[in-house]
Amino acid sequence: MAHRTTVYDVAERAGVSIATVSHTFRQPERVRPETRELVLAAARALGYVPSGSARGLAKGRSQALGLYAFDMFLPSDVNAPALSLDDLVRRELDGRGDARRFPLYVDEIQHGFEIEARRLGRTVMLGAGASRDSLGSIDLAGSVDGLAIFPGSAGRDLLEHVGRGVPVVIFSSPPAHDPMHHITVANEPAVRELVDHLVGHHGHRSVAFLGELAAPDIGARFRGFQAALAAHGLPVSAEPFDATAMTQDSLRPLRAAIAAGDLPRALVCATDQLALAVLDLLARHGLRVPEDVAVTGFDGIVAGRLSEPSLTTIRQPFASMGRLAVRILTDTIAGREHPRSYVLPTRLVLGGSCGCG
Amino acid sequence: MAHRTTVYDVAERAGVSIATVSHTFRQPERVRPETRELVLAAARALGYVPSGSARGLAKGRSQALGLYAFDMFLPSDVNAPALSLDDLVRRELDGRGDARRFPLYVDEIQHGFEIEARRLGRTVMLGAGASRDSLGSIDLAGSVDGLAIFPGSAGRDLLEHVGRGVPVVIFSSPPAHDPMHHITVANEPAVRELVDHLVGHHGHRSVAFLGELAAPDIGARFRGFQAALAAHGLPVSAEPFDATAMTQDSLRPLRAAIAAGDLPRALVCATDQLALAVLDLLARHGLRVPEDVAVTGFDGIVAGRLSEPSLTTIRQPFASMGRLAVRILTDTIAGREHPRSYVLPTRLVLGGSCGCG
DNA sequence: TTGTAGGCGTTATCAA
DNA sequence: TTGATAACGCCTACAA
Repeated sequence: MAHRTTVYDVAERAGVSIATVSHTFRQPERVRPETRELVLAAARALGYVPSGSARGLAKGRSQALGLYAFDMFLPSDVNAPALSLDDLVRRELDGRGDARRFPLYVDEIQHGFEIEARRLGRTVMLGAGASRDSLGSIDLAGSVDGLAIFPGSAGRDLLEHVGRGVPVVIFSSPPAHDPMHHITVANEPAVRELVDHLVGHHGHRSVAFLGELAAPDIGARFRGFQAALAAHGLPVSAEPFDATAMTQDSLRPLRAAIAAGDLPRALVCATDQLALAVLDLLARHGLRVPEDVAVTGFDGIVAGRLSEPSLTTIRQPFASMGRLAVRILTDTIAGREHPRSYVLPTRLVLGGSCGCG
Repeated sequence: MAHRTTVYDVAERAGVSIATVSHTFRQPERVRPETRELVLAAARALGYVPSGSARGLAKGRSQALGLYAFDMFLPSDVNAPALSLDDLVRRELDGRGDARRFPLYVDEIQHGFEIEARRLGRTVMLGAGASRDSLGSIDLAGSVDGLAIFPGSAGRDLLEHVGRGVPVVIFSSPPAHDPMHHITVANEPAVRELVDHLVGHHGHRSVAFLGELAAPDIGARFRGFQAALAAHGLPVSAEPFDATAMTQDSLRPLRAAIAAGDLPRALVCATDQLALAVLDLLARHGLRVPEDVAVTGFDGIVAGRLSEPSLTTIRQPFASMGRLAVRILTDTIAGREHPRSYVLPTRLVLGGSCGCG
C-alpha cells in the first residue's frame, strides 16, 4: 500500500475537481450522470475508499458509538502471555480457556448495544483498559459521538471529564449527582422476591448473602436482602456473610463455614458468576445442592442454565439495557432529552439450585 | 456541548503553543515538568479530549481493527420495527426475542477477535449491512487499519476493492485467487469423522445431508459427506437431501419426507442452527431423537449444549479464529508476511442427538 | 452543474 | 525545550 488513494487522485483521473468527487459520493443527484459515472469509474479503478478520519474531522461527527469495558470484566486470557496459535486452538477444542465462560453479562449487554446500533445505522467502537484515570477510555471518547461504559475502575472525575465532550451512559451503577445517564435494574425488590421464595416457599430460616460490596449494584442487592429478612422476622446481618467473593482469597469464609459444619441452609449470591463458583466449591466438598444447601444467583447468564443443577436466579434484561443505551445516546446526540436514570424490571427464574425446576 | 475543546483552547489557557500541548500528551518526557503540569491542568480544567479523527488523519492510522458482518447473520430483530422499551424488556424477560439465540457462531468469533485486539492494544470497530456492493462495508474500511469480514453478500469485486487499501481477512470461505487472507477449518475430514461415527459406531445405513450449498463452507462439508458415504460403500447422493435449509420454504423436503414416512435414519445438518431447527420440527411431528432419527450439527455453538437432547456436532475453534484474524491483520499492518490461508482443526463432540452422551 | 477555498484538530518537521 | 507552520483528506458554503 504505497500511497492511499484520495479524492485528489480520483479527481485527477476523472478530470474533475475534488469537490465534484465528494459530491458524487455524498449528493449524487447534484452531479450530472455522465460526470458521476466518470468519477465512479475512476474511483473503482483506483480502489478509492474515503478516509473515515478525514470525514469525521470535516463533519465533526464520526457516526460511531463507543462501548468501554474495564479490565475487571476481561477474561484472564487478555493478560496471559501470548499463546501460540496451536495452543490456542487446542485449549479451545478441549473446552478450556475462556471460551467456556462466554458469554458473560457484559457480552449480553454488548449484544443488545450492537443490535440497536445496527438498526440505527451506526458503527460500534469497542475499547477496554485498566487505567483508572489515564487516557485509556478517553481516547475512545475522542472517536465517538456517544459512549456507554461498564462500571469499573474509572474514577468519577474521569467520567465527568469525558462526559463534557460526549453523552455518556453507565450501566449497573446507581444514579448520582453527575451528568451521566444511568441504566440499572430494581435490585432491591428483586432480591426481596428471591428471599421470599427461599423463606416462604422452601421454608429456609438460615439464609446468607455472599458478595463484595465493591461493585455498585451489589450494595442495593444486599440492602434488599436485609429488608427481606427483616420482613420475615429473621435476624438481619450487618454485613454479607462472605464478602471475599471473587478476590484472591476467594470464598474463604465460606470454606471456613463448611469446615466448621455450620453452613447456612441457603446461600444468596450477588451474581451468577459467584453462584457458579460456589456450586463448584460445594461440589468439591461433597455437599449436595439443593439437598444440603440451596444456592441462588443474580443476572440470568447463559452459563447458569448450563450448570448442574441449573441456577435459580434473577434475570436482568441485559440486551434491552444495551439497546436502551444506544437510544439514549442517539437521542441525546440529536438534541432530544432523556431521563437521567432508568430502572428496569427483572424476573425471578426458578432453577434446580433452590430445589425447584 | 457548545464548542469542542481543542489543542488551541488548551494552549491558550496554558500560555503555550499547540505543539507543546501535543507533545505533553504524546512525548511527555520531551517537555519540561512544570510546563507539562501547566498543560495538564489546563486540559483538565477544560475537559480536553483529543479528537480521534484528527489524530487518525494526521497519523494516517486509526489503531482500530474492523469486523464486518452482513445481514445474513443479523438477528431478525434488527429489521423489525422499533419496539418500545417496555416491549423489549418484556420480551426479553419472557425469554422471547433474539436473546434466546445468542451467542451465534459469529459472536464467538467476534469474542476472540475482541480479546486479541485488547491484548494488542487496538480498538475494534463493528459494522454491518446488507449492501452487496454499496458503501456499507467500504466506509468501515476507510476507518480502520485492517478489516475482518464474515462471508456474505459481498461481491468479490467489493472485497478486492477494499483489499487494496487495508489488509483483509475473511472467515469460513475457501481460499481463492484473491489478495485476502482466509481462515477456515478442515471441513471435509470433520464430516468424514462424523459419518464414520454414525455408520461405524451406530450402524446407520440411511444417512442424509441437510444444508444449502450457498454458504461457502457448506460445499466442502457436503463433499466430505459424499466421500464418507462412498468409503462405507453406501449410495452417494449428488445433492443434499434438503437444500432449502433456513430459507423461506424452510425444510419443506424434510417435512415431505416425514409426511411420506420415509425419513432417513440419520440427518447430518450443515450447521448447528439448522440442526436445532430440525430438532424442533421433529419434535412437533412427534418423532423422537435419537430413537427414531439421529441428528447431528456442525459448529459447536452454545445453544447446541442447551438443547434437548444436546447436539452431537463438530466443534470449531471460533474464538481462536477471531484471535488469529487479529494477529494476521496486525502483522500485515506491521509489514510482516502471513500465509494467505489457514485451515484449523476441529473436534467431534458427542451429544445425545446421535444416541451417545 | 462544477470549481475555489477555507476549515476541521492533530501530528511532525524544522527552526528558534 | 518550545514554537511556527505545513501537511493529513474531506466537506461545504459560496462563486463561477
